[in-house]
Amino acid sequence: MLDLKYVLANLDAVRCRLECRGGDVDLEPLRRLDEQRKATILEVEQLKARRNEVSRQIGAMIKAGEDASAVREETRRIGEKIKALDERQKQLEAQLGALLMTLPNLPHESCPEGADESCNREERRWGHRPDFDFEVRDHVEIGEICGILDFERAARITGARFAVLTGQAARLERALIAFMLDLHSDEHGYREVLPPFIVGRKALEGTGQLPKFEEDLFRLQQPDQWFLAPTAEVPVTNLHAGEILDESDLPRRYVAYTPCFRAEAGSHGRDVRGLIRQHQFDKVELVTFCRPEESYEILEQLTAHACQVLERLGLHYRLVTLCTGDLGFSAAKTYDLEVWLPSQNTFREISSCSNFEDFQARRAGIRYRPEGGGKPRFVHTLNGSGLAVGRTLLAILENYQNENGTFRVPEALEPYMHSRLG
RNA sequence: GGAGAGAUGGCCGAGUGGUCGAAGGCGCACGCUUGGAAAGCGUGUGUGCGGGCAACCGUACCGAGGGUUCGAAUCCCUCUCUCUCCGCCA
Repeated sequence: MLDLKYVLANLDAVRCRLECRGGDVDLEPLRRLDEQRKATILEVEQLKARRNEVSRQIGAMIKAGEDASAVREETRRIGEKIKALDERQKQLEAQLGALLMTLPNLPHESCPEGADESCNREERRWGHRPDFDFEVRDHVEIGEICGILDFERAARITGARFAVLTGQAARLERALIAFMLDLHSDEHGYREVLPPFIVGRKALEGTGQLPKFEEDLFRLQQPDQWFLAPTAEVPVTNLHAGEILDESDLPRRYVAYTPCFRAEAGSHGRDVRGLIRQHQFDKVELVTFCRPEESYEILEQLTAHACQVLERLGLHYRLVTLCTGDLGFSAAKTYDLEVWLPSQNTFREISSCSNFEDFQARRAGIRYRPEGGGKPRFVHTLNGSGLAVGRTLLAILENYQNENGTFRVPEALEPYMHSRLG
């Protein structure tokens, strides 16, 4: 959520920054609502001051044994007016809040401007494309030849966009999770956390998935307002919702493995084959809470930590900065890591690392107290995939494939793959 | 699922209708003291909103939402969460 005061003080600049995400933005209703709200507050608070004063007098009169019935009647009437104005103020504030919740974050100035992904800026590439002197297979074929990926049975169990991993694939998935968690916690200094996989509406509002994007989520029927978490970003960022942290505790870095559940509304027909776009996938997520001054430096670090996973696994990738039109709702700046997929002869997203500045912190109420006292300030929050596990698995199958349809396991994973049965 | 207890400021913890934004303690900040530190002493120390150039003033907030009352942290109702005991369960 944007800072209402800032928006109102910089109406044109804010509108301009929001419009560079695409589409027209009209902030006039916001301004009008705020004006009405302020007028109502002024009126109701004057009445309340009057009532408080008279109430105090009544107390004194009763103590002194005087008759207070006349003043009492006056105050009762003031009370009725106050009730009506309170109601109006509440309504105005609810409308204002609802409007504010639908505004996306302001893109950082370092983001390239543009309407869609074609304007994203490639920053650098790492490694090189593997050379194959045979016709490459995609991971679906490899999975079938090895008997380790089963989409048909998954469809029978549940439906489309699910997979059953068996044998080496299941083991590789587990190895990747363990490898990533170990790397980030032991070498990069993140604290490992295993959060709930089901989250409440409040948490989703805190990180920005709600109220605008409910159709992308799976909602439970039983306790209504419970949702399957679409990413660990939601439970982990909300870990400190409503808290005031000590500045000396910042930055706080967490790494979490969770399955992620996405309805993928509106993606019909896209990436229908294989593991690329599933309703359920595993992800290891990095989340950082930090001081505003350091958040862009932290974004570089966090992104580097995600890159490190691909480098240890020897997977060719590139790093791009998302343009303003491709930026997610809550993000001020985002780097995507795209891994090379030989079967598609292109790079595909495998991680997304973002700085949300104070957008999520304001919604979720995450603050810190500056060292040496002073008013609490909103922290900046960041997160990034480190990495999407399913996509990493498919990238390994494809990039490490052999001519006969089998594949090799990257050296970094060997300690995690020991098996008597093979 | 059944029975009971509870939720107060950064933290702990008093407060059962008016003078309570709320005692006391811890923590923190500043000052005194000291060669330096600790201890000690003194002072200060919540958040949001509205008004004002500002000092400041007003208002709201004692888990959340309603109600009673001239007036609610305090009384009533609903909800959420926590704890204890019983049952059940991995």
